[in-house]
Amino acid sequence: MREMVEHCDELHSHPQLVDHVKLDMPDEEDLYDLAELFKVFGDSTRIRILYVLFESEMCVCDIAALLSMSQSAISHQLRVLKQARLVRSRREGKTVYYFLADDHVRVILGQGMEHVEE
Amino acid sequence: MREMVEHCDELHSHPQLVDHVKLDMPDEEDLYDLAELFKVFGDSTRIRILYVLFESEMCVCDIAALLSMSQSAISHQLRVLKQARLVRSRREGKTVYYFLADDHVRVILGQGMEHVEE
DNA sequence: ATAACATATGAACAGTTGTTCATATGTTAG
DNA sequence: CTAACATATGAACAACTGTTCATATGTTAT
Repeated sequence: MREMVEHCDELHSHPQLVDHVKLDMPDEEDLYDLAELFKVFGDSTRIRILYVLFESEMCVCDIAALLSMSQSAISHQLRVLKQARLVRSRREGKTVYYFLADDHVRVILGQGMEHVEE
Repeated sequence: MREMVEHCDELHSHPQLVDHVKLDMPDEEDLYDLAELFKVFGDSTRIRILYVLFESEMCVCDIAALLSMSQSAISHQLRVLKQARLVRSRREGKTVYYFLADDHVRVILGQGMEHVEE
């Protein structure tokens, strides 16, 4: 049976470097989680929600109004953001207010914006 | 005809805040580009490629060998990374070496990892 | 020229994702 | 209790994505 993966017969890099790279790679699980995290940032609706929350905590229907989207769509996306621990929420009567969970969001979006604007 | 979007009859937030948020939102185009950028980070194969390139520039087939993936799959992903200006390449004979384009990658992945590891 | 190697790319397919619609849950006021 | 409002959620569907496979392009050596 043939190998599933084809690549060059010999590594071009020094074996020493290859070993070094392998050792320095984060755990497979962390890499997966990291990709999952960035998937969350990879949607402009969610990015817009995060930018809204930069200014102030806000309830679902106000976010929907601000972004001209349905309550359902926003609610679905807030759930994704919450599962990624990027936002948190508090209830006040009928209303649920969402707010940013921590400051990584600002740094990550800031760096991303820098890159995009270059 | 009904409105496509349903939300609360009145904004709960002060109109003043709503205006402020609207003014502070980046351009629609930048938000879109930003989401596109993070989509690129949102795949564990591409994340792994970037981590490999943290250590050293490397040719396609060595990356494929290191990650136990096909040459084709890696080449497709390198193209995505290149289009996002996250990596660049140089040719040396038959071999094409890829390397990180700038340091935003390190900061973004670093912050993401911090968030994930919390 | 041809052969061998490294990389790139187009088509196809399965798997994933974001929105809508309908409806359920939770809360408050009467 | 019921009505009204705010939010959450499951199903469905179209749109998008990552890999494989086959093949094309580019480079070097002979």
